[in-house]
Amino acid sequence: MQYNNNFQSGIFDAMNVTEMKRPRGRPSVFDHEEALDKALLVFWTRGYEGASMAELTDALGINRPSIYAAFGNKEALFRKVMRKYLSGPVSYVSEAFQQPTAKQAVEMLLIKSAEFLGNPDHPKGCMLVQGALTCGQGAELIQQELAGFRKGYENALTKRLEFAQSHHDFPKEINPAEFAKYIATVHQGMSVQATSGATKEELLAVVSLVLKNWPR
Amino acid sequence: MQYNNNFQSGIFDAMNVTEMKRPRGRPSVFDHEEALDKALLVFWTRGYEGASMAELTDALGINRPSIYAAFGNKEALFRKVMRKYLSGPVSYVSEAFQQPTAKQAVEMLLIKSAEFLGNPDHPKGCMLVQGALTCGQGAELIQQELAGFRKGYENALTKRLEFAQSHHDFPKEINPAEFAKYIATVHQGMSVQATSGATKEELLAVVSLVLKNWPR
DNA sequence: CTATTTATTTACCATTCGGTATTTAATACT
DNA sequence: AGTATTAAATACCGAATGGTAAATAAATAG
Repeated sequence: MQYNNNFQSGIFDAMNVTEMKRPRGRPSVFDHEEALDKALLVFWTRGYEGASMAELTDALGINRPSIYAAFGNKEALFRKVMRKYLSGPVSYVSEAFQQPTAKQAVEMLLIKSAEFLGNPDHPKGCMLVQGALTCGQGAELIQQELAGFRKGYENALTKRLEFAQSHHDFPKEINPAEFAKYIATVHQGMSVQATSGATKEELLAVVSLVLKNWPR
Repeated sequence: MQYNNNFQSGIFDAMNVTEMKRPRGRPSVFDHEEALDKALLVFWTRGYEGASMAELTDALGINRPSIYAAFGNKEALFRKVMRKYLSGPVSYVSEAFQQPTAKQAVEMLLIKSAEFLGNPDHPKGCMLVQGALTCGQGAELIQQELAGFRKGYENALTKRLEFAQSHHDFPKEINPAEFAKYIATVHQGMSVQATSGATKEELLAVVSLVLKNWPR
């Protein structure tokens, strides 16, 4: 039977520097990071509540108690998946904000989003939007957390535009918070569109219409 | 015990013309239309799957078998609620399309939507978007139906813009389908924003930014 | 070789899910 | 008054839900 290397940092493994010694007990047979990637696909397509532990167990290919031992419970698993999602597939968002001009920042944000949301190689849409837009009793906390993340990146965009404004890179007449909400609105709408089947090309056409009217 | 008048058309009752005679058996104690209105509030806030039959029975104030007898099952109930929702609260959509010019049509659509989606007197957001954006195994049909309705009104907007274009009321250079998708994207994004707590005023500010750049 | 530690496996649990069979109550028809 | 008809109320069902206790297996430490 094959065993994984959860006990190693991965970095050291790649650097091939030191042979870290294994911890005490029986080693895991599955790689925790790979498992999170598999869980991500399920939560992404099903949403938090739509994903059942049965389906997750199937997708991960391991027994249920192993999931609970490794990640806690469904809620904790979802949070870990979420963190991985934010720092992985959608890391382009914070990247976009670092572009030299405000227009370039929004341009990169929307174009990369169109390509990402419409990419047929993974579930369509954004997990931050469709993860728990509505939910039953008991999942309200996750719902609020997701809304918080969305609000967080909208605030970051506001800050970016305020910075641009103070550097004469964005019109003084426009309220940064309002414009940021406009962009966030388009962005989240694109996610809904993608979930319902919109293609990358269609989303890019939408983005093109948005960018065509960049304020001067 | 009070009994309702489900057997009457309601119209005749208001007109006070003919006293329709009751049908054979025991009369319903609850008004079916009022029940649908109550169910709407639950589905609207919880989504299709998030709304449990237990919560629905509580909200309707009647026993569960009465719901099944009157409306079929959960899926059928949701469809009836949906029809009521479309012909009631969101009937302003088709109204908007009948405005004299394309700009006025989109203007009315978005402004009324901002007021509707952000109205604190009922659940925030649009049930067409948050009813079943994602779902577990078994609710895919409802999910597809909702996506179909969204696509349907997007298509209607496309037709409206094509009509405008043929009457020199909309620029020839712009693809009506693409512009309709852009407006639908903003619209659906506004629903996500409203669900996450955006106010009517914030949504109107977004709409204002969209309308400011109407193509000429 | 034994003890300890940790992970996997099997089997199971209480609760909630959507949905119903059965009985009882209220009306109209004859 | 008696019967047919329809709805309400009680009690219940199998399946699926998230979650776990207990036993077993694989590694290290001594």
